[in-house]
Order: sequence, then structure tokens, then C-alpha cells
Amino acid sequence: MKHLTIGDIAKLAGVGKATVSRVLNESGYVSAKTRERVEAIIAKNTFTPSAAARNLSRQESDTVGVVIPEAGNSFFAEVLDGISNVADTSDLRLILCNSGNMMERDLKILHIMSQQRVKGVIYTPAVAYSSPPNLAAIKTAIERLGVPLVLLDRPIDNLHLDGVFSDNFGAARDATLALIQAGHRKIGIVAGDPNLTIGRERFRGFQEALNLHGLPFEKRYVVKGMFNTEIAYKNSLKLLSGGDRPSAFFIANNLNAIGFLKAAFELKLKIPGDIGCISFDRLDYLTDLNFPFSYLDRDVRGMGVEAMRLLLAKIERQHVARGDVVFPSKLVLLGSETMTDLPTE
Amino acid sequence: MKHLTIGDIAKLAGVGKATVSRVLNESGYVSAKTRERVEAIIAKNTFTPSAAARNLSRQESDTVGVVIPEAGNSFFAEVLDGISNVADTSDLRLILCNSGNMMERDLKILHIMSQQRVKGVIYTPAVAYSSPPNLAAIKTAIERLGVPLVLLDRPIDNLHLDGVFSDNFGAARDATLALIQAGHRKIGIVAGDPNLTIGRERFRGFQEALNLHGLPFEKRYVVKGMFNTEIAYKNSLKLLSGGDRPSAFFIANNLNAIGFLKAAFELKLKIPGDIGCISFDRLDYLTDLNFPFSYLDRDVRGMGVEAMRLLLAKIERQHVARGDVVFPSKLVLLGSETMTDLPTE
DNA sequence: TCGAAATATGGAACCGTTTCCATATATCCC
DNA sequence: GGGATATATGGAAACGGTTCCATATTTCGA
Repeated sequence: MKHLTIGDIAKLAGVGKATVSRVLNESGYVSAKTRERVEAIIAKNTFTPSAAARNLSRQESDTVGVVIPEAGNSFFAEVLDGISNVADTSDLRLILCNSGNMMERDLKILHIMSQQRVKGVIYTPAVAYSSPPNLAAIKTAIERLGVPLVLLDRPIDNLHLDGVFSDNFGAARDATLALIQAGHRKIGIVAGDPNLTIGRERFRGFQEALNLHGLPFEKRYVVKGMFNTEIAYKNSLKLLSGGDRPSAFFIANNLNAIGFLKAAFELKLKIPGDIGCISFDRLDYLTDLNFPFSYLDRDVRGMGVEAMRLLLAKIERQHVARGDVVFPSKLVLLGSETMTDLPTE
Repeated sequence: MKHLTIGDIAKLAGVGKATVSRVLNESGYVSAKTRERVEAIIAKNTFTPSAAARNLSRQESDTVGVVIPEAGNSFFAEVLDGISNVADTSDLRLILCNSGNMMERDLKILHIMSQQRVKGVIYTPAVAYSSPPNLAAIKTAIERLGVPLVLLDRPIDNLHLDGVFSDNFGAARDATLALIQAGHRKIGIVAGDPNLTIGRERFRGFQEALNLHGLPFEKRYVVKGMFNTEIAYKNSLKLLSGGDRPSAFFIANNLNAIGFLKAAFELKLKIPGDIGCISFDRLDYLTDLNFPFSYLDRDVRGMGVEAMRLLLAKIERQHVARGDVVFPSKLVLLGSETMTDLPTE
């Protein structure tokens, strides 16, 4: 299955390659007669121009790179939906890479994107690159890329890059305040990944709320969830089945919430009643079903759309004013944060 | 940000372009001394070879295309996770396109894939292409593509193409039989999209089960779900709130199930008890939480992995024996299919 | 009617690789 | 030591487009 080339078409139409190129791109001068003849030949002969040749010649590609850490995570699926829709209307191709939350793959992927000469990259880093050598590595990888880059959801420590983020600190604080408001005094957290800034920020927000009310921070009420359902489940089970457990939890994300809920249900704990909770991000199907579970709501698909728009702006005007987009989180209280029993103290 | 070329490296190292190319690809003869010198130059100077140039020269690309109908659907997110992991280990790039279940975009996307000169395509069609003109259109689009193609989940009517599928008919039949087994006699269906073969097959399987037991097929017990949560919700609400409703439903997929459950919950119907049901595919978070909802289980991620493997096999040996892979569906009965009241007849 | 400007077209260089081929040198076996 | 063979290397021709430039023709205004 050999492909016809622009030269073949030119020969068939009895014109020069340049003319065929002009017809294809609707650029420059071409007489109506010639245009029609060339178009007829193309239609009859199944000609598909090679993107590689075009990209090489034009010294630019028609693709943007998308790097996500977990393709299976519904959060990123929804983000991707937003991204792909904007890409489609802008006639851009998407090269998708999945880091699996592994730093080494992250770095390798950026190198791949560079080889592909993408016009820009939307990037959710696998880790926060906190340690100096790692930071240096990611920094040079991004510099070598040499094209606009937009971070999505996760910042990189000590390296300011534009992106679409959330107010993780504030939202976590507000959620925790809502628990306090509801009467809880012994409050725990199903914490996220401390290797990620968003994990640490949500943790800080949680602590801040305790501070504001002079409540003590108890290390034993911290469940390591790691933004992972399985880990959150196991560790929640441990704390919840012990004698001394908090009356409420702030849960750092949706995956943690599922793990936590699984443990709670397994122990026949009632929510609310035995235990109150609020989680960061909605719980997909559960929320669709009006399951009375309180959460911090974000427009996830919108974040994808906005990331792509920001990237396009940066691609067009090479020096767009530095602008983070911070998406608001709206606290949606459906009852799971409440306390059935009055506080005992 | 100009990129260095192989020629620049060659000049710096005092060798020919061909030699640099040999070093990069570890092909042909290169003396150890020369190799080291070239590698040193490359390391020092940040050289990233252009994929476009390589592809053009080699007359083949390093990418495969993935066409999915809904990036936001968790089913495809999980499939994509499987696909991307295999692609990663095979050092292939993924070009992702999202048809949004629209036929026209489907066709346009295949054309894009052709321009990209992908090595192969994993393709979930937006529709079944049942009408002759549409069938002709998709047929020529695929022929023009001229590379191996693997269908995923959805066949194309009257055009046999290899792919990774499920036994939709048999699984739907067995699920419905399980409802009958549980004592139900008035059984409805929340049907899928009749524009899709999988929608029709699941419908047929449902009818077959009724037939096997001499139960009448009642058109008024059919809820049009269209594999869409919102539509399934609205139409379920209509039937469920009426006076004459079935005691059980076979639900054609996960999105339909969410819509159906939302309606049932809203009407305070208890499952099981007031109503029994089984759905095709698991309900993500709900299933994770051991929600007692019966479903037909498939290894979704595995389907993605298998599709990619099949594609790779076809790419390597151009004429791999025609082989569909049919993934089994396992019926997982957790109670929602049961009947609390004994049948009245 | 003439010259400038607009329109139309094709040749050829170029984009950055790979790969074929020719040539040169090193190695080896008898 | 000499011819066959293995090793090493670079020049040059692809690959399939785009675009600059030169040239030819047409249009148009004064």
C-alpha cells in the first residue's frame, strides 16, 4: 500500500508540485481552472498528504502532548475529555502518555515529546520534584522541551510554571471547618500523597482549620491514604477498628474516599452517625445517585478545557502574561459531615 | 529555540552524518573510539533527533492511533489505561482522538490517522454503520488507512474486522435468565443504543431469555436508555412511576444503570425488594464499596491490553491469522437480582 | 498603448533524518 | 605476504512536503 505523493498528483494533473501544495493549503495564487483540475485528480486518486513531511518542511508540528499520571483515574478521564474537545476544534492532534505516577517515566516522556516537536504540553507531574537533584532534572527536561507548557492540577515545587490548579489549602481548610462547625472535635484526615504538593497543601489546610479553633493536631488520627484506594482502605480499617477513633474525617481525594468508605462500611459504621466526613472531589457514580456524601466540587472537565485554552494562548503569543488559573472548589454539604450525637465534651 | 541537527553534531565531532546516525541507532559499524566521541558531543549539546525527519526517512512512524467515543466514560478510561501501558513497553506513541460518538468525526479521525501514517489503529466506532452508504463510507476510510486495525468492544455491521469483543448476546441472556431464576416474571430492560450492535445484541439476549421460558416480551417494559445516564434516568423515571411496572430489569450498561438507579432511588424503590436488577458492566465506585448490585463483570483493562497486543501482532506479521478475541463476562450476583416477595401468579 | 501591479505557475532548495554505495583500512587464514 | 573478509567511514540520494524566487501572463489605470 504505497501512498501517492504530491509529486504524483502534480504529474497526473500536469502541474508543478508547488501548485498542488497551494491547492491543498489554499495559499498563494491558483487559478480556478487549475484548482478544479487538481482537486478532481486528488478526489479520484485517494491522496493523503504525509504529516511527517509537512511537519518537517514547516518546521512545526500539529500536535500537543498530554502527560497524565493515571489514565484509569476518572478525574483524568474527565480532564482528558475536556482537553480532547478543545484540541478537536482547534485541529490539533493529541499525543498521550501515561506516567503511571513514576518519576522516571515522567522524564522520559518529556524527552519523547521533544522528539515529536509538539507545539506545547499539558503536564500533570508524577511527583512534586522536591529534592534538588530531581528538581534540576525536571527543570532541564522542561527547558530542553523549549515549548509552552501548562501544568494541570499539580504544581512543581520551587519552580513556578503556569497551570490550572485548585486552592487546595483553602478548600481543605474550609471542609475541615465545616466538620468543626458541625460539632466535631476529634477530627482525622485520610491524607494524600506527601510526595505531591497537593497532598501536602490539603494536609496543611486541614491543620490550619484545627489551629483556628484551638483543636490539637493528633498524629494518630492521620490515615496514610496516598491518593490510592487500596492503601486508604487498609489504613482506614486499622484506625477505624481501633478503640480511639475520631468522630470525623477530612478525606484528601476521591480515591481515598472510596477506600475509607469501604473500610467504614465493612465495620458497619454509619455515615453520618458513627462518623462524619467530607472529601475532596466528588465520587462519580455515588454522587450521581444523590448518595448523601459531602464533598468539595470542582469543574474537572472545565479544568481540562481551560488548560488547553491556556496552552493555545501561549502557543500563539509566545509570551502570554503569566497566569495561573485557580479553579474554585465549592463545598457541597449533603449530610455526611453532620454529627448525630452531640459532642460529649 | 533552534534544535541541533544530526549535521551539527557530525560537524562538532568531526565525522559524517551517517556515522552519527549509526551511533544513535546502534546500527552498522562504528568504532568504539568514534562512538564515544560522538556520544560525548551529544551529551554535552542537548541534541534531540526529530521524529518527523526519522519517520519521513524511514517511511514509517512510531505511533498507533486510538479512537474512542467518550473519553470521559470510565469504561474507556480503563481501556485506555491498558492500551497505554502496552504502548509504553513497546515504545510506541499514542495519538488519541475522541469521536464523541459522532459518525462524521469518526470518519474524519480515520483520515487524520492516515495522514499521521500510524502503524495501526485501535478503534471503537461511534455507530454500527448499518445503512449501506454509511457502511461504504467507513469501509473505504478503513481501506485507505491501509494499516492493521483492531476494533474494540464494538463491531461494525456487515464488515468483518478483527477485534476484542464480548459475548453480548450470551451475557445478556444469562443475566436475564438469572432474573427469571430468581422468580421474576415481569421483566423489563433498560436498553442500550440501537444504533450500536452491542446495544442490539444485548437486547436480543434479553428477548432470548424470555423466549426460553415462554415469557411474553412486553414492549411497554422497554426503557430507552441509549447508553446514556441522563436519558436512562428520565425514561426509567417514567416507567417506574407508572402503575404497571416490571418486577425486575436487565440493564444494558453501566451508564444506563446509574440513570436507572437514580430514578429508582428517587421514587424510594428498594433494590432488591421493590425491584430487582442486573446490569452489564460493573459500577466502578459502587462496586468497590461492595454495594449489593449484581452485574456482568468483564476485565476492561485487559481488553485494552489485548487489543494492543493483537494490533502489535498484526503490525509485525502483516497477515496474522484472523482472530477475534472474545472476552468472557462473568455474572456476579450480589443480591440485587433477587425477589423479596414471592411471585404472585 | 505602455508600464506597473496583480495573478499564475513551476523549478529548485530546503527541512533532518536514514541508508545505499563506494572507498579505505584492519584483520585473518593459509 | 597476499587475497579474502570484516570493520569503519563519509558522500549523496532519497523521503514528501513547503516556500522562495524567477518568470510568464493578465489586468488595469492614465
